[in-house]
Amino acid sequence: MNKLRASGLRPTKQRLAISKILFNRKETFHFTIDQLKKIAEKNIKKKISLATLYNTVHAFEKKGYLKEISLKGNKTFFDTNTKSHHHFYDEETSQLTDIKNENISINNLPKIPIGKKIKDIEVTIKVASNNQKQKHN
Amino acid sequence: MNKLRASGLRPTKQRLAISKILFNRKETFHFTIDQLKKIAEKNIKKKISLATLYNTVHAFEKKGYLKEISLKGNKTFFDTNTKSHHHFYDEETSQLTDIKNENISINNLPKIPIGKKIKDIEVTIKVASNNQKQKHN
DNA sequence: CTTCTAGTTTAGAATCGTTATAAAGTATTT
DNA sequence: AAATACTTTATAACGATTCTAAACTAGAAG
Repeated sequence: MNKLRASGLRPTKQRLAISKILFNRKETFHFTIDQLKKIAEKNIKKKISLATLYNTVHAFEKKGYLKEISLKGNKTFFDTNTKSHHHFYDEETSQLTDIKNENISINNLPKIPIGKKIKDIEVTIKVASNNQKQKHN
Repeated sequence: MNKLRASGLRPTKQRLAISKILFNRKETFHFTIDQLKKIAEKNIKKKISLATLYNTVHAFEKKGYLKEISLKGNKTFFDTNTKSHHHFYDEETSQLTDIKNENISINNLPKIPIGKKIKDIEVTIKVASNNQKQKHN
């Protein structure tokens, strides 16, 4: 996988499995480390150490192949869609869905604090079933 | 403090101190538990157990007097502004600043997933100094 | 008031996600 | 094939948060 080489990572069995899960797909993939772990271990029928998953995911993140999503809660969510874009977040299932940037327009932006520059804008639209209490995580 | 009673909490020394810090102010207050702890302990010149802070803050949150903010990173941020509104987030200082809802307009919203309803919309505008690398937390 | 009861505080243990460590293993270079 | 550098792994360490059980206190009842 070229993303491995580009990230300065040697192509090992574990990393190839992770790469394949993350990047060999058409649609955006949202995941937590433990979800990725389960999928990867099922694929290669072998345990993968947490440290390996964190190392690899962080290497991809640093290289800009993965993006961390801002959400409340203890677990970190990653996204294979690194373009600036937005999300629906289902509070009941913790499911994320992409919203294309073009599908939201933000007008009327307030003044940016002096000396600062916008690095990213993240819109999260939290949804839940009509008559359900919010899950608090 | 009436917010204590309304939350079904007895007004103890600790809770009165916390209430005062949170709600006796004009401006919005953004905080983490450990920040609140430091301020509260300085005010009453006495240690407050972490469990007390978490209990009280969560009780207020459940009652809708506090709101948890979606951010990446390990620490949970709370906000005394429970109205739907948005934030500047300074990636270098971890400082949050409110953006009034009126100061942002979102048009062209995409279709909500079937059977779901919007619970909240959170816009986070991440800012940093012009020529600084992003802090990754 | 004093006693009783239910709610509260506390220190510390437990838990969870994440990061660090050091030894054993593997890809790459020589 | 041997040397080197990078990887994986299990496990320890860590920081934030939650749990627990015992000591404490506000408010109710007498």
